Amino acid sequence: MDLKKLNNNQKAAVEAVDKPILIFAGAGSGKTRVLTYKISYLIKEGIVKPEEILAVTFTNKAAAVMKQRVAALLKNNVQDMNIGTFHSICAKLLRNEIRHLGFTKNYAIYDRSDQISLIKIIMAEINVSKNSVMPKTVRNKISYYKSKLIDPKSALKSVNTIQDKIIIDIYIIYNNSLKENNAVDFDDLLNFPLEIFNNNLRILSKYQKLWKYILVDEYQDTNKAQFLLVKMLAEKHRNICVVGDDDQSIYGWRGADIRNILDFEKDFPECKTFTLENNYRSTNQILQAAQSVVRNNTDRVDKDLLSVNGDGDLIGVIETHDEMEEADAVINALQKEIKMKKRTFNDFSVLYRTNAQSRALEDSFRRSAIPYKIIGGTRFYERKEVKDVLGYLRLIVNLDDTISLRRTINFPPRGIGLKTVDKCFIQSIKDNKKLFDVLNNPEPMKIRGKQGDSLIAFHKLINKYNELLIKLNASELARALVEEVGILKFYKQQDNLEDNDRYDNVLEILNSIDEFMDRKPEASIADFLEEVSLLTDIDEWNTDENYVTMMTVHSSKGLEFPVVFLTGLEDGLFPLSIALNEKEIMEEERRLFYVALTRSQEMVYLLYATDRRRSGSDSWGGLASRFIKEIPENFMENISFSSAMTRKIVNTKTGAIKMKIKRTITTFDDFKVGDLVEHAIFGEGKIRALSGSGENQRVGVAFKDGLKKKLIVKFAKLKKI
DNA sequence: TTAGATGAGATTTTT
DNA sequence: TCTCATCTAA
Repeated sequence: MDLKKLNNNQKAAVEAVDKPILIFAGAGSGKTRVLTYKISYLIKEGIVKPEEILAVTFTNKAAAVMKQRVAALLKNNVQDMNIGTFHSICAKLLRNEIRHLGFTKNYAIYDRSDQISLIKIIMAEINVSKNSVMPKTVRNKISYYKSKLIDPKSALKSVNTIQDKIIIDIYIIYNNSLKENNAVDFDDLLNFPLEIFNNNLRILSKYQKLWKYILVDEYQDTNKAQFLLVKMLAEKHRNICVVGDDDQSIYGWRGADIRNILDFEKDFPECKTFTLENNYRSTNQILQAAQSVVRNNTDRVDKDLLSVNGDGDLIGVIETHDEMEEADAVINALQKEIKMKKRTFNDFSVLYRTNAQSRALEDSFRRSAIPYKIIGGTRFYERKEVKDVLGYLRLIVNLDDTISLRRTINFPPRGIGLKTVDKCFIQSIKDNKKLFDVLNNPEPMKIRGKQGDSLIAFHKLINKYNELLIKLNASELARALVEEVGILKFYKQQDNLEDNDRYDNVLEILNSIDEFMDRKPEASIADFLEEVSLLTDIDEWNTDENYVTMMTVHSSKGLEFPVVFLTGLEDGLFPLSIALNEKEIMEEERRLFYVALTRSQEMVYLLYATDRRRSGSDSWGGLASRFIKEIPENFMENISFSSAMTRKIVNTKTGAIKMKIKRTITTFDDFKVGDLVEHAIFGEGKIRALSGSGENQRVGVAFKDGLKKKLIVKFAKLKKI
């Protein structure tokens, strides 16, 4: 096979196939290239057959890219190859094997919000008030335990607080409930295969024989379960190749263990290690700045990346007062780059730490008519209307799924409220029946009239489609169902923008089923649901259209852009991560910073605001104060920027008018509901509501000529009259 | 008993 | 912006 396009180091890494291989691949060093060449090499040289290769990646996007490139190299399709994310490969494995754990193959995959719904039900059942623990906290902690393979029994040993004890009680019931619902969560997807392998060595041996060569991308981000999975599968043949960069490990909070890559040589003592240090992406200014920060970490392998692209421009540092000014600064710099360097919108990416930080940017971009696309945030498949449609499908496929049942039983509203569902739930426990099976017979529960009729009708409807599963294909069934349930009609009747959006989204989900069926004509609804559960927004990112991309630093991993804006750098960390201690948090933040900088090919702008600091961050300082200082001055240049204007934003959705005026008053202590106030612009009005705290106090005011519109004023100029 | 309105409060990163 | 608890009308 022709390996001329590789440098010597890359070539050696590709050709080494007789022992475990560890490749340290620094940012932009051609990691994907090595992996794809290696897969092609294995096949072309006849070392293994395509179907004997297992290649795991971190995201669907990365898997798609890998498939595409391997296909191009082999001039041939890659359908036989097992290239996918850990989660999707495990989901497929479980389809065949989960019966060994007492689930059926139509099991549901619960996402975060499903998990939280289930936890809320459990908490209500065992009388744990939401004030003692938040359902979200419970979910995070359970997920953390699972990612470290800590079962409730072992978790009990390390209990310190009453809260922990309560969480573990919920953890036990939660696991049982999942099983009753024939459902698994994301962590189970990884943990269950391990459990099956441990219980049944014959099954393990089957997969060891099936997958003769294992390649793992982004190995630094594997957690304990993923590590053990790979280790077990490779134990026999020891044909394994892992690629990663310890400096880009940014998922510690999710259980990823950087020790997995650092200790690979211990786990596979006969392994051979390669280090790729030629960078083909960024300029040296960017690379040196990024490395000068991450070099302060102690848990890392020393490397010295050098760019083949020359020195490049200095990094720009911009200080502003607040997030609005910051957004303006981004636009200013962006327009200058377009003018001077003849760039187009899709040369730019704006990165931030948290999704919420995108709002101010969005406002400014819209006002300046600059096209942008936000990746992440509320994802398509997490929208209410989409989850509702999927909820119906999930229930039909898996009648045990009570979370989907509760979600759909009263949508569109059919007169079945909380009280009625509670009665059914109690009855189902009394009779030791499925919740779904109780609906058919409302009489013993003393549910009569409208509610009783609705229950029977709902039961009949779901049963009907459950039987149709074998007769109709996924598209036909989904369309018939949405029609019969009247979801589209429900949204069409409403006459507001939001519901128009929802209408469109329902159509879009139907289309996506069609598209899925085109791709995989033999597939079932269960297959569709599986794919959808494991999909994220970044998977849909593409460069065909001309827009600025905005996303979190985490989402940006693996991508590259000519110009990167890194905003909100004053923002510190939350010192509340359960997993990490201070040193680990600091080191992971440095790596996050390193990842962000090395996304850029030519130019980086660092932005921070002096008057903004999120609560909780004070104890840590923040990236700006710590990490920008770690960059030598000769790599940076201060760019000054001044502009502060009064803004007026009309929210077209609600008709509300938002006024933002820079810091005039900071507290509303003197005001109360019912007070008459005078506003600098809108005139006289009456206070209807006060809320928020600190700088974010808001006041709702009804003005004389304000019709019935809701008016919200932030940082308002109000005078009591 | 349900549906809708209203006010109060919260907000990391993701497979 | 979003979610949740509480109140009110039907």
